[in-house]
Amino acid sequence: MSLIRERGVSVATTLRLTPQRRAVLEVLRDSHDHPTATDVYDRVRTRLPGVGAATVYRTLSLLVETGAALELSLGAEPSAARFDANTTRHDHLVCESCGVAVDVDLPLSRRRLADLADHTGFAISTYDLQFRGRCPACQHRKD
Amino acid sequence: MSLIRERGVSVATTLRLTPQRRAVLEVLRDSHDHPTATDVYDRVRTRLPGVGAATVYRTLSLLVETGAALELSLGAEPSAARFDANTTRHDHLVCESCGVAVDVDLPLSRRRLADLADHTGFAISTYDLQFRGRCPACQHRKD
DNA sequence: TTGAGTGCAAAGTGTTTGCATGATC
DNA sequence: GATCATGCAAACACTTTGCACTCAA
Repeated sequence: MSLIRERGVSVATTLRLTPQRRAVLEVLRDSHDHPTATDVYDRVRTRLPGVGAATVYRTLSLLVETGAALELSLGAEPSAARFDANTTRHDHLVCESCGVAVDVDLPLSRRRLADLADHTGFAISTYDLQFRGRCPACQHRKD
Repeated sequence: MSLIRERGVSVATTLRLTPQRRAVLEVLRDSHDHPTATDVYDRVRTRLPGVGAATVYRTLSLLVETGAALELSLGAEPSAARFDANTTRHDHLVCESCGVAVDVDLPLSRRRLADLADHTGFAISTYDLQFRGRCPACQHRKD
């Protein structure tokens, strides 16, 4: 994480890779279940028991700001932000019963995006696509 | 709103259309900017000054439960739920600068949804598609 | 006269901020 | 020693809950 951040009027600041930040980064890279910030906090504490919640939250927003992680709003319960170290564009399939979210990829054609930009005047940078339904396990449970 | 709700083991309950509920419904129908619950609360208070926040929140979840409104998680600031009285399936184009959200519709083909369900085993009920970018007004601003 | 609905205030969540301490450059 | 980062606790924003009261069927 040798990143440079702008601050105020062009004062460059170096970010340090502290043990806390390393732990957050590792937890995120090892997690493929789109954890909430609280989930990440809990997991980091197993490695670094004394870590503070604020540090984890600060690190997570740092990672999002610098593009090292994505912040998702999957709309599943609990309605908290979820984080994903997989920063390549991809979509999610969310179970409305248990909240599990799996990665999928259904790219929209460049053509449709261009058309949409033309019609609306928006400069479109990306899109989020979430499918909702019931996962196989929940389907097999009695209602 | 002459709706019936199941409660516990098949006890049917009738919902009443009180002035408070009517006000929330009207505010929602008159709002095309995807207001947060707090926004709705503020607007309802201009019509019904004494209304309580809890009533507005309760009514909003009632409307969502009964299908009279949609709850959106657009991922724009503030990261609060937003509500939409337009319950027909549609997508949103969200400005990352000012947070404005406009309705668009880019239906995915039935075929792609069926394929996705086949491959994942999920029973897909719906999907949410949000485009992110900058609206024309924000593009014309410096920076 | 019963129970649905309300307003208020308190409690809950999830997250951010202020500040003194501590680590690094 | 200046800056960056941490931990703690308090503050914060948003939402839900408990409860006594009201009102309509």
